Amino acid sequence: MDAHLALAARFEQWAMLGDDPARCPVRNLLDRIGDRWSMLLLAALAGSPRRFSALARAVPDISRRMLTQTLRTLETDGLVHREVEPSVPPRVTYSLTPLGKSFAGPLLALVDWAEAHFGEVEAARARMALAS
Amino acid sequence: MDAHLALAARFEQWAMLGDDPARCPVRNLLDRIGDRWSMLLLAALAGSPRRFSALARAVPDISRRMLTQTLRTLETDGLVHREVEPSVPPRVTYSLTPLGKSFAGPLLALVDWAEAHFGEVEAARARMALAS
DNA sequence: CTGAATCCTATGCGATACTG
DNA sequence: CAGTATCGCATAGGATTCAG
Repeated sequence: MDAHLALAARFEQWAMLGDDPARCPVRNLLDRIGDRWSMLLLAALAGSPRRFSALARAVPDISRRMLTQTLRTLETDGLVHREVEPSVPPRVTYSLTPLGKSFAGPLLALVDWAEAHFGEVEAARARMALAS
Repeated sequence: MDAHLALAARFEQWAMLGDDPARCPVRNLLDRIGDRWSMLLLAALAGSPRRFSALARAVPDISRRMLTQTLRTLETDGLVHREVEPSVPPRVTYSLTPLGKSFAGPLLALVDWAEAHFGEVEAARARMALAS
């Protein structure tokens, strides 16, 4: 079955659950990782654990505020593990939990699509810009 | 190769492009469909074309304003086709373009993950709520 | 029926300064 | 080093009204 038909079937199912994000896994997921930084940080942690400052370097344009906040959310959702080494100065290491690693598959699919079809998207934008 | 290792390799590559959304396909994609409604509408259109009001019914909690705006963005990005039937009253039908259908694969992967692991996420939240 | 226009609120997010 | 606290802006997005 084509993916878009399978997707349609899923949509019908969860539409019957109503629009409550607490009940709909998909809405719930989008509310969480549909922000500016979550997926980027999950990708940054995919290879190996990283310390706080290493993450800040890996994603240069995130503020420390949002870095902390996003990591906290990912931690409460069980995607990221936070390890504090009680020393002076403190060292805090973030890593993907098994659950976090399991998300790499879907995320990779998204990344692949973006890279493969970016050109088509840009072409479409150019066409629309001309037509207007 | 495990997905999370492949993902790490990708991350390294696009990190070298810098943080400009205009150059990074992934950032660009997230800026577009990383909102509250885009993926939902793409899923709603996956099965068959739908009229404006049918989409509004399929996603009950979207305002007409955001429905219009989101569809316009998807149209300029080449994911959705907008067909106007010049009658009174007008009938406008939205459908997925081939590019839009090609996105169903990654989107389905995301949906599958959300449904498969929602329980684990809820469990993690419950644990964190207790620990605090 | 399918929008466009306007107004308003909530909040995502950055900037900056401070702390153990 | 790894945060926390506070401020302020820009924007997402809802409610409502008007129009073709």
